[in-house]
Amino acid sequence: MMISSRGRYVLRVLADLAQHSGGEYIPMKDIAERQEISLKYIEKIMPVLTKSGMVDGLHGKGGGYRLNRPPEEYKIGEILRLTEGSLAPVHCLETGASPCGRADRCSTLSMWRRFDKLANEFFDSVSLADLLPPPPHDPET
Amino acid sequence: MMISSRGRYVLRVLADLAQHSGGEYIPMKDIAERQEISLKYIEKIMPVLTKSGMVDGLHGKGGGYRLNRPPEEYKIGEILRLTEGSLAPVHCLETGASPCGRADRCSTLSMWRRFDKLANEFFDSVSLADLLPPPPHDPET
DNA sequence: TGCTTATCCGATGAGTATAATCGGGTAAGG
DNA sequence: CCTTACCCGATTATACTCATCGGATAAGCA
Repeated sequence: MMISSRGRYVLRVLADLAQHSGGEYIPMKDIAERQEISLKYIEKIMPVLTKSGMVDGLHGKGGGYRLNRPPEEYKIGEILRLTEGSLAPVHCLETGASPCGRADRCSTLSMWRRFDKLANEFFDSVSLADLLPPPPHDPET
Repeated sequence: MMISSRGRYVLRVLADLAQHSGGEYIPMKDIAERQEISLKYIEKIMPVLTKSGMVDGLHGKGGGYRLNRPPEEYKIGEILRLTEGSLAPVHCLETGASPCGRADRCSTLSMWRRFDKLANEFFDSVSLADLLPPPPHDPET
């Protein structure tokens, strides 16, 4: 399994936020219940999202979390790179990784590079909006 | 990092086998030295490859390992699915995984399915032969 | 029959990361 | 000042990866 629970949970939380938010703040308690995720666990992960500016968190009564962009502008790749650290298939392709001394004679490196590009492009082509259920059909038809 | 050392090592070992073998058996000691991989560690992984019929192992003097197909017929996807167990991005897409009770209302499942397909198709489109260095150029030109 | 080579097998251990819990601290509203 | 809800740190259980060690087994060769 390539993607950790942290990354999977965050995607579902953000999708839930996108779906149920009309600008107001949504408490994590509600989302944790809907998504059947441990409140304490997800509470611990949320600060990563606020610090990166993806969501706003508000304390106290009437508080909770809120997206601060329209769902179309959240690329899944951006979210996963943040929570997973990297989407690279191998260590030597992670950003800031110590360069491998065998890179010049590694038989597999160029394949990993191509896959890395493919994976990043795929996840950057999907947005939060794409994860939402289709809007109810126009009753006219 | 998505791919474990086990998978990465096996690919390099098989590529080395493909490159240096002309039908005879190659001892792991040679390959471990060339690839700078711990002999003891790779020794432990090789039985997976013999049991699956990918390579032949022969004991004793003059022994070692040998591919039993031409390199073109080894798809990287086949090798990685064997050593990694699965290429699935999430647990619920692994073969034989216990079905997730939330599948019908999971907002991310269809995206994971599409990525799973993409990754498997990519690695099935690359063969061991593609990892070998280009053959020496025809001296005529 | 032994000697050498090389695959094979099991037990073990160090190290790391994930997933999760607990208890409390801090900000905001009514 | 009470409730709500985000925030923070410490701790733990678990699992897996990577690797080492010692030896068993098989095969060729003198």
